[in-house]
Amino acid sequence: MAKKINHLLKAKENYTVAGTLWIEHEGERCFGVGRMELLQLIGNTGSINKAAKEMGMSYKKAWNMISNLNTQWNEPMVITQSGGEGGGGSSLTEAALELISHHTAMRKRFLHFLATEKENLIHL
Amino acid sequence: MAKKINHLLKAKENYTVAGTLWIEHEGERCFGVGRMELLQLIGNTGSINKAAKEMGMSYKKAWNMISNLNTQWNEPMVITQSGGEGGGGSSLTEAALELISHHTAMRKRFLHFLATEKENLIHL
DNA sequence: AACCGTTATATTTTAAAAGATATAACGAAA
DNA sequence: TTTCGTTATATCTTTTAAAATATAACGGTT
Repeated sequence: MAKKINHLLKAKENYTVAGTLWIEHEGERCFGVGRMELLQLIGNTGSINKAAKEMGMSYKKAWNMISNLNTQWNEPMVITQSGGEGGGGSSLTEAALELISHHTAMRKRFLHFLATEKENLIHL
Repeated sequence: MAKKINHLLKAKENYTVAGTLWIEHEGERCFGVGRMELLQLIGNTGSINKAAKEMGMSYKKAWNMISNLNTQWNEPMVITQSGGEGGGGSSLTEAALELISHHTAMRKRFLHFLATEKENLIHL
């Protein structure tokens, strides 16, 4: 068992172990919680524009993110249509749903890892 | 077993799962790889100044980091002396060594987690 | 007392990221 | 052909973060 470092903590309720997790392709991030949330909102709203607004993000930034997504993976993640009924819109591909599913599972395992590490730190 | 998403990858050698890990106190970071490395260099060099230079970091930023460290934990991590032989210097406390040790172990477990997640992604 | 390299701190400058704004193209529907 | 809200893109402005610069205090040594 690792050594206790309990005495270093001021009030153990106030400490936590946190982190972020992402997938890289050739050294640059190609999927994390940000893209994850954006994809989900595009799926829900059917629009990059609405999704970006709901995230409090500029359309430009959102567009850049999904533009990257579509090139960093072997299959496009978002299908866009400019013009048409309602002005157009966007939808997720099957690949996007698979990626979301994978990342959700991975994130769940990560949160579990963080929780056990918090226990290690605090030693209840 | 989770579903394979292999077909989403361009060339699986180029993908990896990455992340960062840190300890928070009252919602703000109080220890991660940055502080870790800085502490180790202070231990090696005996000087905040030299440690900062070796990291390519400004002295000011380094000083802020260790200043935070000393308040966010129950015990100070760095003892500083301004003036004296050699102009002064800094050294690590026992608490700092314990924190480094704990974080090293935690990071090792995290790297293992990342490696298995990479396997999950790539499905060799 | 003068010197040294460090800690400690404030101020200014620079660089990067983010945000705001503007505009054209799109294509179904009315 | 006009309308609609969206995609797509460029440019300008603002904000934020980082870096650079400057200066004083410190306290053993010489």
